[in-house]
Amino acid sequence: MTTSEENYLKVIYHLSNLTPKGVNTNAIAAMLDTKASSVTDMLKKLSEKDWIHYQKYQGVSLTDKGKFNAKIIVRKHRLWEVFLVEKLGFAWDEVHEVAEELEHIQSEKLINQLDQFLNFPSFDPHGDPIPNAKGEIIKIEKQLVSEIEVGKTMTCVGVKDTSVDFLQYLNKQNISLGTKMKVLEKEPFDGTLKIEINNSVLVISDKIANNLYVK
Amino acid sequence: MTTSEENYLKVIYHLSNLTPKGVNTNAIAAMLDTKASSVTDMLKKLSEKDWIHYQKYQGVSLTDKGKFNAKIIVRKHRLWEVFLVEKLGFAWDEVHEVAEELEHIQSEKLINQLDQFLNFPSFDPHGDPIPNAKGEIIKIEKQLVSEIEVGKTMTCVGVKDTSVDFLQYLNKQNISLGTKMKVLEKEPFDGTLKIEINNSVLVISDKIANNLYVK
DNA sequence: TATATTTTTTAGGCAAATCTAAAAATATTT
DNA sequence: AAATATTTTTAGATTTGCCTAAAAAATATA
Repeated sequence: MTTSEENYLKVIYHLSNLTPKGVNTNAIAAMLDTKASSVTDMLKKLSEKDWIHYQKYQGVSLTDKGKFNAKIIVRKHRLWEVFLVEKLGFAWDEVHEVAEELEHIQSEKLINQLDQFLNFPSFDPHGDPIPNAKGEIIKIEKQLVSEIEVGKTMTCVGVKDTSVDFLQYLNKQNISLGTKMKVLEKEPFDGTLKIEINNSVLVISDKIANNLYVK
Repeated sequence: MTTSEENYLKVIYHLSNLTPKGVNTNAIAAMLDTKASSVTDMLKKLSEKDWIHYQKYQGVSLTDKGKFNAKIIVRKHRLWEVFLVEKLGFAWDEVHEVAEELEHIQSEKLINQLDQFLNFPSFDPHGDPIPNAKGEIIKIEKQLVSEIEVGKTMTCVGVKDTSVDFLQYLNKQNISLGTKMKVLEKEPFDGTLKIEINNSVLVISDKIANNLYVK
């Protein structure tokens, strides 16, 4: 499996979880920062290898084989992220790019030994669940801050957007996984929220509230 | 720098240490398991990037820049080997292939943090010295077993050949870095040696004696 | 429903890294 | 020194993954 093929599988996997129907060519192109025509080329190849179901103009979905492969790539990505943070002292906003490279190293023993070395972690540094060696992945209940009622308390359990900008914003506000918060006020006009964090009050935008998972 | 370019630099670096003059096109081709014509193509490219001195038909040598890059690749390879053995429980005959992939991950922070995490090791699992972040590399005195006089005692400090076959032979004979040995007898006809290891006697061939470093 | 717009595919091309086959340069042998 | 052998380079082709531009299909709009 080439690096390029792996990247396509991963993107199709992530998009499948958002759009239950077939995944669009253009959506894949946007995620991979490439052209639709390049995507079409690759879809034919992935289809021939039986990793996706593909019919012209109808969008694609992963086969069981493709889904398993995708989950193993996600597993590798997230385990490496844990390694970088826990063992090498990286911050949660520094790990994504390096993990994008490390996830393509081909060695089953490597990744399973790494899993053991890290004590079989269930979540990565952004709160996303890590598939096990069989590709099984736990799903936890979590809500966006924007969905929480006024007056409720909550604990940060993950981020939807994992961009450097967003993660650094959270650093600046001292928000990390496990941080307890309370919704004080909700502005109906634009969705702005007032929340209580560490005994101080913070105003967060709609966009922030839509990218922070809590429980 | 592409993976292919890195592999060429590394091979030229290793061959330079064996042949003080220019490195031959064919020697590079043999090491990379490719054709001489492919090597010529790449030499032109490396030359344009000022990583090698190259004149048609005259063999090549590394520029300072090229040598530094090569040493950083060797550094990465050997640090990852230490990681695999020390932290993930790999045997010394299992690490080479995986390290060949890991050495191409591009992140200075990654490799320097890894170095620290491993406590700045000086040698890899095969006894080869690890260049530091500046590309500096220590040279220790070591001799091949074949060069040792009869009657002398010695300690295994490294291997010349790092193939799986050779390393597994050493495993079978209970020889590893630090193993103490004594030359008992040398057969002038074919170079076969009798050596004492752990209070028992072992006969080793010419070829073995020419691939085991001791001090 | 006919037209316009968007999405997707096809056709043809490009760059990197490889290959084979043949030519050129160098090295070795007689 | 000439002939032979070896090494290295050139020329032209192939594969992968991408591109642009144009055609075809699907979707949205009037």
